Amino acid sequence: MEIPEKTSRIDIPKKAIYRLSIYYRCLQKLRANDVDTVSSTTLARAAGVKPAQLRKDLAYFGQFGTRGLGYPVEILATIIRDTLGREHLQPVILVGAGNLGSALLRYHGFEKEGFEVIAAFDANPEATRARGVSVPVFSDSELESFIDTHAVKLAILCVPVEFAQAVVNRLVVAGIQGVLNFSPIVLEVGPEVTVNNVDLAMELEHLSYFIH
Amino acid sequence: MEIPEKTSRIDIPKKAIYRLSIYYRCLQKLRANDVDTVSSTTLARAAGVKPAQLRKDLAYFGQFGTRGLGYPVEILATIIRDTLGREHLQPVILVGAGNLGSALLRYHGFEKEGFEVIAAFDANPEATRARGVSVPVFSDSELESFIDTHAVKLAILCVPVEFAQAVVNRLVVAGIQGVLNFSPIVLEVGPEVTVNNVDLAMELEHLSYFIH
DNA sequence: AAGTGTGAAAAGTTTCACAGCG
DNA sequence: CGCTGTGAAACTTTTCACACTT
Repeated sequence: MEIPEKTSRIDIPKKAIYRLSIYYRCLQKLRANDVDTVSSTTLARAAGVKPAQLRKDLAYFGQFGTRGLGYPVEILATIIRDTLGREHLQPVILVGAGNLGSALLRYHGFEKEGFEVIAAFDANPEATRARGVSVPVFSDSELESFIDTHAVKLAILCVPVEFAQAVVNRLVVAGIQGVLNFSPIVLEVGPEVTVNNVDLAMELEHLSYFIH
Repeated sequence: MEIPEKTSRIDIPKKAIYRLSIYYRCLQKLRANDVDTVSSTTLARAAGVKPAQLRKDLAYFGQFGTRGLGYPVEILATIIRDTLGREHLQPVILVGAGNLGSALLRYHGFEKEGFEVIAAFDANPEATRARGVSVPVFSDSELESFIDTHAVKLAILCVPVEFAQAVVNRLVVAGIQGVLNFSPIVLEVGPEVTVNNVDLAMELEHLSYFIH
């Protein structure tokens, strides 16, 4: 028996979603230069993909190009933003403010791109506050109540690897739906939660393979 | 005209190479627990993949499992390490020691995994040294001579986005073959250079799409 | 003429299922 | 018997090529 699928957007390839972010960046740049129409060839070159791929990606959620002309920069940017769920500022918490965690807190690159890290949590909040971090740092015991009160859905996880699974379990129960995980471990979560792994050592390892 | 290709390993799927790093991590853990044989089912579960996939990945570079028994942990770990080019400690430089760059320098997660950040470069080295960084920081004018003298092949790039392409051009000419790029830009490099992008805002954006 | 939208082919990857070995 | 190694099937993603619109 086939499930009918009320599939609003299920069949957009995962990789295409990553590319949407890239397109969005490129469109911002065009917008800043007051360009108001762009062809698939031009935008594709800026994004580092093939024109056909770009057209196919955009076609997944409608058709708003003009044949013979191209895509309207402003409208396309808005559509991508909405598709990515970026209409509103997303609050984010950071859990585990050790070496990497506090480094990320001092780096304000998230804010610039529209995400606000509204709080950090650590087993030892005092030590972190002392490190010159401006975001409020709470004890990890306050995690659940904070997530609930502020309706936070996204978390950046930087706890030591041996605690990562236990902490993510707590986050999920508390209502977190997306986790950016910096621990070198494969986290087990239910299908309602999305985990993205960023493993810096692994990225270097990967490069290592390709340099002869 | 086709290039004949002395293809020693060309046909290993790119994704499989990422997984190799994961397997390697899992094997380290097993080794620490004095396990000396592991089945594809067990290792696959730890790595978060299907057993068949693991077997296929390993088969890409030889056959060293014992039927009815499994894989020898020690030997497998060594083979993966060598395949990834990790036999020797890889020196790495970091270019652009601003917010994120100096945060990464203070975070010593690379060293732990066998990569040594031997130097950093910045347009304003004094400012960086003042930030409590222990790695030597040089002026970016010394980039080329340093890369040459120390035969560095890997670079971590954290310069502001508007300088990223110009700096990577210099790196490539100087002999860098692998770049871990933190700038939100698609870098143009020749086929002899591998670029890995880490874009934290993009990762959050991606999560954003999946949370409802 | 220029450039989109898209079926269909090609390429790449994962999963299955089972023969074969220790 | 248990578990690897692997060809073939299934699935996913990319690329091509061209009809069609402005």
